[in-house]
Amino acid sequence: MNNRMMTLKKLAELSNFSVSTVSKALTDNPEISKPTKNKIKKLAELYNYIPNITAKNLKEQKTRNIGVIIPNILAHFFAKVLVGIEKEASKQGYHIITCISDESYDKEVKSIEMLANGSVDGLIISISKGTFIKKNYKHIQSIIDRGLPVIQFDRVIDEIITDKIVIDDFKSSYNATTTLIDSSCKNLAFVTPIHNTSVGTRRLQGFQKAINKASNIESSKLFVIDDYKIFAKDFQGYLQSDTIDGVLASDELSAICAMNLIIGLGLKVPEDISVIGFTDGILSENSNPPLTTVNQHGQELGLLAVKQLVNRINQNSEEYKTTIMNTSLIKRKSTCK
Amino acid sequence: MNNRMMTLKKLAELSNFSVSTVSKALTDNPEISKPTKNKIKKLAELYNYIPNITAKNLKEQKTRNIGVIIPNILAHFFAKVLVGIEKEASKQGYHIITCISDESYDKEVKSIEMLANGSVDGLIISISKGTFIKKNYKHIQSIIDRGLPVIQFDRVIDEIITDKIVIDDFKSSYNATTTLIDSSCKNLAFVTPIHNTSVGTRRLQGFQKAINKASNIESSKLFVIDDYKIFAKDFQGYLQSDTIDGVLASDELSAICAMNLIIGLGLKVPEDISVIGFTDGILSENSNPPLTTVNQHGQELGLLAVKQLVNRINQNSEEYKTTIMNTSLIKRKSTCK
DNA sequence: CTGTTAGCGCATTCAT
DNA sequence: ATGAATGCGCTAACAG
Repeated sequence: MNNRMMTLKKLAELSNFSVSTVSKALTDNPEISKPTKNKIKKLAELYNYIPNITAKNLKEQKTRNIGVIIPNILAHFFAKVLVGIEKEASKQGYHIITCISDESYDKEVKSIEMLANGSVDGLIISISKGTFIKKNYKHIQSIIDRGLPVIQFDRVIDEIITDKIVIDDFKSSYNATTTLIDSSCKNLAFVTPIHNTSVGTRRLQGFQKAINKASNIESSKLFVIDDYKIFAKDFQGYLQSDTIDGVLASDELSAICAMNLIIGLGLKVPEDISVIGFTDGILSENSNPPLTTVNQHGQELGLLAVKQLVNRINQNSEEYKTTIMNTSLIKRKSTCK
Repeated sequence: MNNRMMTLKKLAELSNFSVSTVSKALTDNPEISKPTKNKIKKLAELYNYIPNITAKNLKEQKTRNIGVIIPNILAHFFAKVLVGIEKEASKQGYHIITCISDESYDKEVKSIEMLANGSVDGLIISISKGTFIKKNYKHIQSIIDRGLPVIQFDRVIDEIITDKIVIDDFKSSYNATTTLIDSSCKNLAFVTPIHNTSVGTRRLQGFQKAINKASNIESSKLFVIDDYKIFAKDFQGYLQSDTIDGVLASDELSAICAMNLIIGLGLKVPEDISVIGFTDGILSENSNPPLTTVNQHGQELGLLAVKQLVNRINQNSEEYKTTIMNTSLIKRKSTCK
C-alpha cells in the first residue's frame, strides 16, 4: 500500500460526490442514479481504483484467507494435496497461507500462533511427526476453542474433534499386503518412516492383520526408519542373512529406497522381491522398475478439504464428520502378475 | 473472527481504563505505570486477548504477507524454493500466500489480480510457460507500476525491470555439456520440456556453445518435449536408428524419463549413454542409476528472494539488481568416470 | 500517567 | 438520489 493508491475518499473529492455515494456507485447500489454511477465508475477506472482489501476485511470481519499447515512440501502426497487446496480455494475466492511445519512440533505451534491472530478464516492441517511424538495437542485445541474452523487431513488426532478427511489406511494397507500374499510372498517386511503418526500406525495394523489372517506366512519383519543411512545398513544386513520376498512401505520414498537397496544387492524386483509403496507420486511412476503403489488421490483430498472448510466457515451448525477417501492400488512392475 | 474475540474496547470496559491506555499498556509503552500495566496485562491474559491483525494492518498500511506465484509445485526445484521462502518469511514475520499458475498465462493473470488488491506487501514470481509463449507481460508491469515490489526468480522476463535472482543457466549447461564431452561423448542430445522459457533458452545456448567449441563432436540433436508420450516415441526411434552417447536434460523429470527410455531399450547408463539433468531433487537422488545433476540450490534461492523482497519493501531506493546464483554439478552414477 | 480525539478505507444505516 | 454519521479494532498525536 502506498500513497499512489486511490481511495474512496480521493475519488469523492475528485468527483465532488460524497464518499458514501462513491462507495454505493461502485457496488452498483440501486439507490444511485445511472449518470452518477457512470461518472464515478469512469473516474475509478481512469485512476485505477482498487478497493483496499484490508479495510474491507476489517469491516466485514473476515479475511478470505485459509491457513494450511503441512509437515513437508517435498513429499509428493502433500504437494498434491496443496495443489488441490490451491485450486479450490482460488475458485472460491480464498487465498491460501501456507506454513510448513517440517515435522517439528515447535514450528507447528509457531505457525498456528502466527495464523490464529485473525490472519485466516479457517485452517487446514496435517499433524507433524513431532507433535505425535510429543503427544501435546493444546495448540490445536486452543484455536478450536477460540472458534476458528479447522479441518484435519491425513495425519489426524483422534481426540481432537474437528472435521477430518483421511484415507482408509488400515484397509489400503491390508489390501496391499493381501496383494503381496496372493502373489505368493511368504516373507514380508513393512518399512515405515512415519511410525509415530496416526497414519503410520494404521498402516502397520492393516499389514499385521493381513499377515495374521493368511495361513502360509513364514516370516514378517518391521523396519522403522529414523535415519535412512541406518536403515540401509539394517535392511541390507537382514536381506543377506534372512529371506524377504515382499515389501510394503508406508510411503513413497522409503519404498524406492528399499527397492534400490534390494537391486543394489543384485536381487531382482519383482522376481526375487515384490515391492509396494504408499502415495502415487513422480518417484513411483519413474522408478526402475516402476513402483506398484497405493494412490491416495491427494488432489481430490485437498479439494474436499477446502469445500468442507468453506462450508464450516459459512455455517457453523453441522455435526463434525470424518470423511474417508477411497484409495486405489496402481499395479506396476514392482509386483508380480 | 467472531464475537468471542476479545478487543481493546472490551478490555477497556472490563478494566475501567481507556482504550488507548490499554493499548499502550499492552505494547509496554513507558507512559503507563507499572501497576496499571500489570492489571491490564493480567486481564488480557485471562481473557486470552489477541490483537486483531487486520485492524493493525489497516492502521499501519501493510499486510505482512508476501505473495508467491510459481508454475508448478510438483517440480522439485520449485518446491525447494518454496521451502526456502517459507522459512525466511516465517523468520521475518511474514506470511506467504502461495499461488500456483500451473504454467498457464490465464491463471497467472488471475493470481496476480487476486494478490495485487492490497493482499500482499510484495511479490515473488517465477513466470509460467504460458506467459513466455504468449509474450504478454502487461499483468506483471501493471503491478510494478502500481508500486508493488516484485522479485522475479529463475524464469524471468528480461524486459521487465525488477530485482531478479537466477542461476547461471548458460554456464551451468555449458559446464555440464563439457563434462559429457570430456568423458568422450561425441553424439549428444539435449532434452527440454521448457523450451520457451528464459531458462530453457539459455540452457540450450550453453549446450550449443560447448558443442561448437569442442573439436570432435559427431552429432547433436534437440528434443523439445510438449507431450511425454510423443517424446518417448521420438526419442526411442532416434536411439534405434542413430547414435547417442550423452544426454543433457534441462530439468529433472525429463532426464529421468530419457534414462528410463534408454534402459528400456536394453542400453546401459552410463556405459553406453551418459545422462545429466538439471535440478537436484528426490528423483535424481533415488533413480537407478542415481543421476548426475546440476544442483540449483533452490532453498537458498528462496531465502535470498525473501531477503531481497523485504529489503525492497522497507526501502525502495536501491538500484534493481540481478543476482546470479552458483550451481554445482553433483556427480553420480549416470555419467562415466 | 491517563484520556480524548482522530484516522487508516470501507460499508451501511439513517437522515435529508 | 445523495450525504452525514457510525463503526470495524487498532495506534498515536495531542491534551490534560
